[in-house]
Amino acid sequence: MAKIAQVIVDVPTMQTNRPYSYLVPSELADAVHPGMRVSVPFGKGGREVGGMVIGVDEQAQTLPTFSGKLKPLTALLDLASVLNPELLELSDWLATHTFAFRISTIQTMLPAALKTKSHKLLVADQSIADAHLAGLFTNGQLDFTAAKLAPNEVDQLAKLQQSGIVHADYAVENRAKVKTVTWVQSQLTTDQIVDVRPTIRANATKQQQLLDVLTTCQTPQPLAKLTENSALARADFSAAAKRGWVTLTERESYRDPYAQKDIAATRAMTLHADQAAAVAAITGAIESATPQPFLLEGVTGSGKTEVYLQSIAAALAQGKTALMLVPEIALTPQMVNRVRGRFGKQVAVLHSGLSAGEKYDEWRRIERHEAAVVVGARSAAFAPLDNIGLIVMDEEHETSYKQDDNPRYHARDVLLWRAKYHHAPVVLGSATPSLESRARAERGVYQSLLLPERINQQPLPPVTVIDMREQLKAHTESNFSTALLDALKLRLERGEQSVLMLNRRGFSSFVMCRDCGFVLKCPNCDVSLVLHMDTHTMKCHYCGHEETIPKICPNCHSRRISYYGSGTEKVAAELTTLLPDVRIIRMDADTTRRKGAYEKLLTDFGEHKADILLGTQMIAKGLDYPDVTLVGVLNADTALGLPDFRASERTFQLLTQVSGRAGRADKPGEVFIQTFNPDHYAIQLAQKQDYERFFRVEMKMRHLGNYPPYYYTALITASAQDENVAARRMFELAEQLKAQLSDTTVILGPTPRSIARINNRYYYQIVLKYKQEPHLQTVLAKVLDDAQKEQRQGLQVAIDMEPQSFI
DNA sequence: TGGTAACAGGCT
DNA sequence: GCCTGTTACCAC
Repeated sequence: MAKIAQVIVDVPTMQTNRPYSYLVPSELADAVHPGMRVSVPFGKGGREVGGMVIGVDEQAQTLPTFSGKLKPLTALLDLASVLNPELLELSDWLATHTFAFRISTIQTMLPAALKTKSHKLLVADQSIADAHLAGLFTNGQLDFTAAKLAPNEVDQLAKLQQSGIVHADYAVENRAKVKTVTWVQSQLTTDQIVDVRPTIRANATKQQQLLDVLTTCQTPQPLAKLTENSALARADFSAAAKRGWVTLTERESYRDPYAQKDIAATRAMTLHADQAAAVAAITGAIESATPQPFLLEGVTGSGKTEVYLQSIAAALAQGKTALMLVPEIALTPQMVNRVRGRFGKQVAVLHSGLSAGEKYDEWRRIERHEAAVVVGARSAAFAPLDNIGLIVMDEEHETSYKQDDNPRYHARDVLLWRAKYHHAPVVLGSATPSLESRARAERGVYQSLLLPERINQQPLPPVTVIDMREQLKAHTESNFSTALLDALKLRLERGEQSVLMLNRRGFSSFVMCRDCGFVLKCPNCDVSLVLHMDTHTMKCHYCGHEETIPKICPNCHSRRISYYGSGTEKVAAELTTLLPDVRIIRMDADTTRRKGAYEKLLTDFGEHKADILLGTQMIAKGLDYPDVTLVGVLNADTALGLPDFRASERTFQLLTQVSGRAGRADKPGEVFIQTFNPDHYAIQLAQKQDYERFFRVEMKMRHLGNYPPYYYTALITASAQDENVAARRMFELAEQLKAQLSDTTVILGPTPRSIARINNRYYYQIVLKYKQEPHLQTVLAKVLDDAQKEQRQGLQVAIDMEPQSFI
């Protein structure tokens, strides 16, 4: 009675997006379980692909869709399930709701190290006459997938295969590498060592030293530790092992990214009344296992983190685990240390700064129940925690919680799903909640928890709005108003620090000819190339195209071609001319690309190695330095001009957030906001830090425009190399949707996307706004299914539910 | 008619 | 995504 495994194969296409049945070989019958990775033969060529077992049936049953002979699966890649039943179920739910392939959702749940890769290997059966081709093979094998072959080489190899000189072999690579460490166990007791000593020569110093070490270390020790603390080398221990003095064993170890640092333990702080009330409400829900979502609204400095920490402690006290999500950018050492300081080794941290190996190790610690608290960015929403008692999402309004490529999921939705599954409360925290969440709190779907006061009763820093139009009238092209410049000088005199934020969106350096107005553009995309002074090149931020900076205008051959705009580089340059001795740390996508660079820059700033921290949005969150008394926003309104209904919300959130960075300790702070729209409500209300008012005003705007939270949205994008193909298909689709969807649903478009061409593909989009559309799931699934057939003609269709950006 | 290139169908 | 069998087209 053979078992049958239901397998999702690692072939991300519409047609293969369903389980396939495989025979389980009898020797694996007891070993195969749902949630394990396997290697299976797929297709006629006998190629091997990776797959995930999602179910095991006891008995062969007649399958309604397939009547052929089942193939046996080739290999089992795991000894224990890497996805538990909860996560398997979640992957299914996520796939249907985000219109993603099941295998893609499964892959995003696993650490990268567990992603299988299938390789095609060419094996030489006879000697190859051509010397060049023969040279490609090592030991009669060539990894066709990994090798970078020229088209003519591929062609010639195919001919060799046809004539039977080589044949193809397939293998599925399992990249999960467990790090091991050698441990030393003394085989001699202290008494025996005394006996052994006279038997070795007196001048065998290394052996004598080794015996000294063994005398003091009778318990097993890591080899690395012993070689570090003595003059002995690995070879001395291997020699000792040969003599039978010690045994060497390999033990599994974790790559602990925080191992070296000692983190000071922190104790629970005394809560003020509002905090205590919030903790009590959350703790109540944990104890009664109620999946109640809470919206914790508190201004910067009102002590939200302490509420999280004490609620997590309550979950742990119940013998449960806790999951805490923070935006990637807020995962600073400061934040991580705070959680680690409270919960110590029980904490696992997941973020993009870790190497694949480190991530895998943290993941395994969670999976093996060695970590009960998980802190991480978006993808940590899938942490393999069992028995979750509490889920926290800090800065719930952050757009980075939505993944902008497939699967296009929002971590908040994932958390709410998991909370239901585990009967655990969810705490969504923010100083400036998203309108969607706040509206849900209004309707009682989320329970509202308020922290209206700052700890220490500290007043919020005064915010000055500077009208940059005045500056423009004075005919200066400077990025700095006189007021802001004076404030900066004052900090320099006092030895205090400043933070300057540049709203990067749509605001980078480009090259333009002053004679003919020519702007250097990307040959593949409809965007201007961006100047990068660090590499001295012009780069395209969409396709990666790179070229040298022109000295002569390619259009009119004038030499008057120069730089425009205001990237952080240019601002830094201007700052150095205005304030010659100033020390600046620049923080943007370019300076933080390298692993650990982000942490290093922040540490340097914290250690007062610079006077000014100049950066993009990434500096708005989570920084807390006592000597920062000035925060300046150079261009508050660049985002306001964007054709996106969330522009005001984003601007308000950003300004409110960055203002909170000034004067958090005993020194009072000051905030300057430079803008060309000083009368805009988002800026005026951010100045007053009045979220409540902003919420009311913005809700009115959304109501007028039929936008979220009054309507749901979906974005359908089609792209093709031929602009006409994309456009024509989208016009057809719009007609189709009009016929199938209800009258209350608004169909906007199709329109070309604001960047109509990226990487030589043309993009068209349709936006759906709907209130109630019971068949939407089916209709959109069919849209994708139909599009599959046209993919060969180069058409790609994508669906994004509740997109965070419409441009 | 043979040889190749482009295409459509199917994968358990 | 990749493999294969089929078809279309051209040179002979």
